[in-house]
Amino acid sequence: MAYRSGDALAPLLVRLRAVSDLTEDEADAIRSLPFTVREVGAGWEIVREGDRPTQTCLILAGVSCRFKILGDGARQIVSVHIPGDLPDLQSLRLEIMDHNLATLTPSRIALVPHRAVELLMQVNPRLGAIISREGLIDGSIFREWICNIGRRSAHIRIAHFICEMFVRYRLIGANEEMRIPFAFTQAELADAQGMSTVHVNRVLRELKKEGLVSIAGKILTIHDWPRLQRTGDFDAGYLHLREGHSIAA
Amino acid sequence: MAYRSGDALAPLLVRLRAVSDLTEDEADAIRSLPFTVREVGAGWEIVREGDRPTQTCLILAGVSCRFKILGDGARQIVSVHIPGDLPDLQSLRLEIMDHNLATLTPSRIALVPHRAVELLMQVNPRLGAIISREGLIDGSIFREWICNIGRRSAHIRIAHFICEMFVRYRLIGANEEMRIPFAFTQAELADAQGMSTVHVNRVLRELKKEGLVSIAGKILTIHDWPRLQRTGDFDAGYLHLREGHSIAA
DNA sequence: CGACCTTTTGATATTTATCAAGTAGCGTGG
DNA sequence: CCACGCTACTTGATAAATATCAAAAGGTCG
Repeated sequence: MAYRSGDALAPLLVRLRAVSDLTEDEADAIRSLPFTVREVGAGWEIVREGDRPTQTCLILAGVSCRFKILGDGARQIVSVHIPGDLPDLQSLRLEIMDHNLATLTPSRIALVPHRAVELLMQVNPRLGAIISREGLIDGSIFREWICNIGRRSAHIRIAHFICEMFVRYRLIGANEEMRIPFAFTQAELADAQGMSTVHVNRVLRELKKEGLVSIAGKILTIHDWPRLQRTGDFDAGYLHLREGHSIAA
Repeated sequence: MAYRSGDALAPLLVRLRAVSDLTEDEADAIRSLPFTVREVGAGWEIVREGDRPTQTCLILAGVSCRFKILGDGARQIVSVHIPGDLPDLQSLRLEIMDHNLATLTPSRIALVPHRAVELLMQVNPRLGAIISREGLIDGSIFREWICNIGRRSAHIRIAHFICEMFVRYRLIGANEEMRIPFAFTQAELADAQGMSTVHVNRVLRELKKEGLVSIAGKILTIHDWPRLQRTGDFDAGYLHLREGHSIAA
């Protein structure tokens, strides 16, 4: 189940290079981190609310999400994660998980001991800054999600979400032209965007009818990127990409 | 306008001690930080979206909030800050502000140069961890807000917000029994909770009628804390208080 | 006192949720 | 290869929550 291999952490390096400036020495330092890799199915719970994890998780393949279950049983997905993401970096400093982390699709994930990350950050402060930067971008995405759910209509919201996923996939080179993986069920989109499944269905239908996107076989195609951005009130600033990685209009 | 004084940073120490374990040496290290203090009125914009701040802000007195202005002109408040909070810690690592930070009431704020904080965190890694922990708790609060706005009814949402403010004020000892400062206008509450002003008014009215709270002269009194918590589906776990600082039922 | 902001209230419109039922797709086992 | 069963998607009808509009009433501060 657990094994190591040469450049298994590559997705993290791709991600970090797209967002920060990474020297070859720093990349090597990351490559030398100890870790184990797991292949898991969809719906696999990586960590649960209340846990005290001793490892941090890196997505190598697949899609995961963080979510909470509320008093009435409703689920709110608070973030979605793709390869290269470190979705529970906060567990390094916040002992008790305040939410759950689970896969949405079959995934490959790497687990890195907290101690190793701590040590790396301490020995190499510049890398420490780069890694904590990831956590801060995470926070920036939360802020944008609050805006989406709080003040944007369902139509805008879904368009915005698609824009974000496109930019993030493109950042790690996991797109094919205007196509990105899009394996979410409509119920998952609903839980992420704070709406009902039925309404997600209708909004998606509208977006398709307007010629903005189409979805087939878990692949989403964007047909009119400028108009989709306008529709979704989308500005990639909050993703804090490096200059040169921004997406042309 | 700018001056220094003996223990002006005390609110930060109070806050950090409530959330982390702080030695006297570490407290001294914080006290020795360079800073300037400003007294400002309500509605003062500390930093704006697009800015590249070189200082980080500490709230010493008053209430501030972070917010974004969306494409249609709507405002979404993404967080609210009270004395002891470091509301733009992220600017240490994310050069460009992705949101605004402004006072909601007349306030006293301290500005600390980024370089000084960087140095402090580098020289004193344990303090570095404590400070970055603050940023992670910030993120945890965002997650809870997403849940509030995404999946909880307006009634629950407002009750939850009041619970959060109570626990946070009590943490820094700024409450008087079951009373806390509550200077928000209903329009501000609306922008924070993603609802309309009119609806805030009606929900507040309900909460008062149910005997849960009362508001008079910018002071909110909680009359039935256990029931308010239940009403607001509130569990303080996401605030990551130290053991012993949790609030008795 | 008067201007201005905030709160309150009522009436109405809109968005979005809920409920119910049917359809389509897809994997599995016979 | 087909039938079965499960899940996801779709659609329509209706209900509920919340927004919007309009206007009056209260406070506050120069």
